[in-house]
Amino acid sequence: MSRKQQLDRPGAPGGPPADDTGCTILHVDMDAFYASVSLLDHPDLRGTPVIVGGGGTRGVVLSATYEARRAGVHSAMPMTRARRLCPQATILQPQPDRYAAVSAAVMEVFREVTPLVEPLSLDEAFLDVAGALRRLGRPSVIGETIRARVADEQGVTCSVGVASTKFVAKLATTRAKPDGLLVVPRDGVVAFLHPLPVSALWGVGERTEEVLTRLGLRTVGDLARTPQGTLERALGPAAGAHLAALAWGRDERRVVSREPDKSIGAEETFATDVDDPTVIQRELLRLSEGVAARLRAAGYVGRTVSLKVRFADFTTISRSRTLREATDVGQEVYATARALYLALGLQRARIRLVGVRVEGLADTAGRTQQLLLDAPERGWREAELAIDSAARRFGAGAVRPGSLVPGHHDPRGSGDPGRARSL
DNA sequence: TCTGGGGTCCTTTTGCCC
DNA sequence: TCTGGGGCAAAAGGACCC
Repeated sequence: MSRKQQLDRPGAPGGPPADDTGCTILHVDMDAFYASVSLLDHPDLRGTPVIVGGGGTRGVVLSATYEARRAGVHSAMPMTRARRLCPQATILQPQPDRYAAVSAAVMEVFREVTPLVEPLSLDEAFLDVAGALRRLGRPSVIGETIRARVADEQGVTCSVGVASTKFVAKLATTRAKPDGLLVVPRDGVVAFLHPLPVSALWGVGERTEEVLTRLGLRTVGDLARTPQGTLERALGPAAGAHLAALAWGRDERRVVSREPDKSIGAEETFATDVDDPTVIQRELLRLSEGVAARLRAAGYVGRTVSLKVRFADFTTISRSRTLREATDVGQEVYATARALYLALGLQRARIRLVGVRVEGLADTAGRTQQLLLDAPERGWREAELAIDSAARRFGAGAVRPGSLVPGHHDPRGSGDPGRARSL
């Protein structure tokens, strides 16, 4: 984008200088990240509509170039609809490893600016640059330096919001996109916020917007003039108080460089709905093994296993069980998930998705030693650690439970794929 | 139009203990 | 012994974000 649009923005190069004093929070967000990274390998597609999205009939749009967005395509939209809206678009399959690599390189650029980097996802992060001003210049200068370096070194563009609080910086980024930078001066926060629609606020999605609309509240300014008690009654105490604060630009949250994970999970939507319990359990086993491997790789154990089931009509239920001892063993995760599934007593209900998640995480180092004395579990854990190292040497999938090997037939017909291993 | 997969957080319900 | 209720943790569901 263009200079033209940037000229309208206070603080943009060529425009009236905005006062960025005290605006030490930067929010950096990559522009159409997945699509932009995919274009690095397809330079011929630059300037054309491109959609990155899941392959099957049930995929959604992960990311789309601005050319495709002009046709109304946006992320999270079902692929079938996106294709109809923009039939001339090129469809690319996601390349998760590529995105992770570019993301890591970009985060490294951020960390050279300040150690106070808080990634929100692969493609965005908060930076607190208060400690870097002397070395690198004013916040807006640091923002432009980052934008230039990311573009030079990674070949993708990003946008930067500069403000005195996290959420105003994040909103500023939205207004700066694509390929821009916007400063919201400290004394301009309320004027910036109040004309915005309530849906611009972090935490206001479709449902909350509906509730607010019923109260006649359209803009952030409307929200700001509403008694906090009213908001709390309509939305609950936490959300009500939160929005009342945000509407006046109050946001005390600091930039924190690394929060420990709270949960690790995996889920899978079947290409077509499944009613065969054997297929469901095989999938639960596959998901459980994957989740446990990720727990071990990250050095976590978790105490609560939760199962998620989404039926053909999209209604979704979850069931969870807390174990006596935290685990990172796939067989234990699977046994729990399977028990939760069987306890549902489903009579061949048509199932669209199943998921397994482990919550209540703690560092492996601090886990109770009792597990180590428990002979059978110890056996599984050691087997799985051996699988981990085989996977590192020979590639993921080198060693798998027997029932996950294509063409395998369960010799005992127990319907439980878990205990037959092709070790 | 027909809805992914990775998460976090909040609210309500439930069961247990005192 | 019966009942009520406070306090708590776990379970379940749902909204939201990227």
